[in-house]
Parts: sequence; C-alpha cells; structure tokens
Amino acid sequence: MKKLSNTNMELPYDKTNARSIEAYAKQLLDKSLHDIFGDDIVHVRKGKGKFGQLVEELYFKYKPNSDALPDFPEAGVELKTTPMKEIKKGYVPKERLVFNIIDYEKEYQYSFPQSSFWKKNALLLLMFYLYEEQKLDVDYIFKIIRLWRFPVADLKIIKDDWEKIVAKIKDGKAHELSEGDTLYLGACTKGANSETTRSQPFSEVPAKQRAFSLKPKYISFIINKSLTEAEVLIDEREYEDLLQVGEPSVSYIRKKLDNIEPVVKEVSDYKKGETFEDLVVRKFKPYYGYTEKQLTQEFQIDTKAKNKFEIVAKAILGVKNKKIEEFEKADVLMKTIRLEENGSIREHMSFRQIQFNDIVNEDWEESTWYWELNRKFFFVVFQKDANGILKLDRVLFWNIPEKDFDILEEVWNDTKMKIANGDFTHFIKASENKIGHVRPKGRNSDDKMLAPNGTMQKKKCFWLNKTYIKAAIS
DNA sequence: GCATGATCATGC
DNA sequence: GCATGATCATGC
Repeated sequence: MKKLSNTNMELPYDKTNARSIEAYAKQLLDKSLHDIFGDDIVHVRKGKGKFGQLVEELYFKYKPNSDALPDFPEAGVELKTTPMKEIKKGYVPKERLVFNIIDYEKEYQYSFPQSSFWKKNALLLLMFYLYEEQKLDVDYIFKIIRLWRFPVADLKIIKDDWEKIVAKIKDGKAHELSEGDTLYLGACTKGANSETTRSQPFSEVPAKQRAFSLKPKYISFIINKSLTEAEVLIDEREYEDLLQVGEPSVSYIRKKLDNIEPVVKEVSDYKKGETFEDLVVRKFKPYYGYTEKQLTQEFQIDTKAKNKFEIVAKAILGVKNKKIEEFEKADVLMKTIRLEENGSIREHMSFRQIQFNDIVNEDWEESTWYWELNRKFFFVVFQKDANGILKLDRVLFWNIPEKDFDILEEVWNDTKMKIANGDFTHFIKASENKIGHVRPKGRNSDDKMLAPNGTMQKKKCFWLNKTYIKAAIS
C-alpha cells in the first residue's frame, strides 16, 4: 500500500499501517467505550444507533467517510463494528454485516478488482462487540478485534456473487435482486423501509435500495475461526491470480474447522469459467440415473433416515459425515424432492415448526420463515421410473424469485394474525394456491405447544406448495 | 388423485 | 426429549 502522507502525529496509531491500526483497536478488547472514556461519555450518549460512527470519531479520532475509499485510505483498511449475541453455544452474529450501498448506475461499469465493494472492503478491521439488550451502547464489550481478509477459496465465490449481482443490473433486473441469488456476498435491502428505491441504468423500474452484505452464517464462520485458531492474515499476494481477468490457478489448501469440510479443496478444482454451483452440479452428473439402492451401495450408506438422500448427496460431494463448508457458510438449504412416474411431486415441502409465542412478536423480514426462505436452495431431485424405481434425476440450485415474497408475506401475516387472535383452525390451506400454506408438524396429534392465548395447540409449520416447487424446477 | 391431518427415524 | 426433514394414511 502506497503511503499518501507522513504519519499524522496527532493520532495514537500510524494511519498508514494496518497492523498499527489493529494494535490500537485491540486495546479495546474486553473493554467498552465507557471503560476507556469514563462516565462523561454516558451523559453525552443517551440514545442508541450509529455506534460504529461513535467508535470512529471518539476512539480512532477521525471523521467517518462514506465515500468510495476505505475508512483508513492510506492503509487500505475498512473498519466494521458489528454486534454478536451470546447464546448457549457461544457467540453468534446478531445481524448481517452490511457494506456499501450498491450504486446500480455505476457498479456495472467496473470489473471486480475495480468494484466499489472490493476497493472499499478488501481488508477489514472487524470489531465484534457483545450486544446486550439492557445496556447502553457505550457499555458494549468488544470481544473480537482483528484484521480480516477473505480466504482465497471464499474470494472466488464472492467474486462470482458480485458478477451475478452485476449481471442482473446489466440485464435491467436490479428490481429482481434477492439475497438468495448469491452464496456469500448478498445484496440485502437497506433503507428506511422496503419502499426505499434507486434508479437502475437499463430499466425504468425502480429497484429496492440494496447494499453488499455478508450473511450471519458466514460471519459465524469468521467468529469461530477467530476464537479457535491462531490468527492468520492471508497475504494479499495470494489473490493475484484471482484478481486478474482469467482463471484462478492458485493452489491454496484450506484449513478445516472441526466439523465442516469444503467441497472445493483447492481453487484449482474449478474448471474454466465454473462457478461453485456449476462445480457441484458437475460432481453429481455421473450419478444421474442411479437408483436409490445403487447410490447407498456405492457410498456404503446404511440408514433408514428420511434424510438419507442428503447423506448420499454429501457423499457425492466428498463430504461424508461432515457438514458441507460452502453450504454452511452460504446457508444453502438442501432439500430432496421425489417425483412420481408422471413427474408430479408427491409431497409439499416442510419448514421449521412455528413458535407460536415468537411469531406474534416478529416482523416479516426478521421472521424465522423469511430467513429460511431468503436463501439459496439446493434441490436433489429423484424420479420414479416406469417400474416405480426411484432414480436420481438431477440436482439444481434455486432461490425464490423476489416477486414471490409478497405472496409469502401475506401467508405469513395471515398466520401471525390468526395465532395472535387464538384462531388455530383456519390457516391458509394448500388448495388456496398462495405458494405456501400451514399444516401440522409434530410427533402425533397430542404433540402440542403453548400458544399466546395460554392454550396448548398442535405443532404446525409452514410448507411450500408442491405445485409451486414443481413449477420452480421445471 | 389430491388435500389434509398425522406420524416417523434420526441426530443432537 | 424434541426439532428436523421427510413421508404416510385417510377420506373425499
């Protein structure tokens, strides 16, 4: 990184040096702003919000910028202050990590190395603090502070994600962008409300304002890695091939977190022009036409589990008995689909149980079901042949088109309202053709859960209609 | 044949 | 012990 000016003597760190900035930041570890600045800060700080700006101005003593350069331009470091919350299993991200807003009018003009995202966010200084509801923000304790570069294998996926987002802009479809379009780097809505829009260059249709973002599952990975491993800051030079036009040839063996294993062991596993999704489909193709029996024999799988096809799928991807790292980090939802001889789907697709006492306090875009739906699906499709034998037909990645979320929101709102009103008998049915519906999901009809009105009610869940799934995969 | 309610095998 | 992902069973 080129030095633009001499070190500013007034600052308690060398603003041209990423390690110096990091070292200064780390003095906040296990401390709050209150600890550093004393009681005076509590008086000037009554409300919440803009906590990140406070850290920048007060602690780093510089004015935050929202321009195209990183926060510390001379060092190429972008500061991100982001909350975690504590659950039984440890720390988890409280929300997405949101980067710069996507300027549809400009972003498409760049290649990835020149993109607004990469220019600003290639090197991050992450400051994770523990969010606690009852606390003032100045009392939040910082728990993880570190420089972060994306591992090379992740950067490959992020670059492809960026290309997908830009391809939609170029196609005049910025209004159809959705978080489910991409794996790690998402385009999440950002604005006062969902009506906040921006113009796009190749269509008259206003598009929702969106920002680049990382999904909580990916941030979890950063947190876990930061807490369990000795710190490794990837050398910038390892990116060189990836940031050229052309194909990556970098050989980079990935480290494993305990229970997850990547499909892609080295970036050179990719064939020319392949995305991660392409690669996965390629791995499955040799097994198209295999029967259930052939697959379980081939991979020596002996289980009666109803998710045995998922076990098969993992085996095909070379990730036996572990979780698929890329699917975990991208929060991909694997679902098996069984087609009848005539191609119709036998069953609707179930989701998690509805927590009756939670849903009544949720908003749609933060609801459990929305999070389940607003992601990439991986369908493993089996079809019965003329003799009624189930064979692997094909696999595909899919996500719910942006336009369909309005109807799903209706279904969700209707359900929430009925639960709040104590009506457990008139949920939206599959026959109403609203894409989704509500049906039982329990051990048996005695399996019940406490509802807001104090009664015990049969456990239920949301389902996606099989007709909808059928259309999606056709 | 399909909608709906009911239930199962497993992992954690 | 229970949620998950999935499938079964009945009745119209």
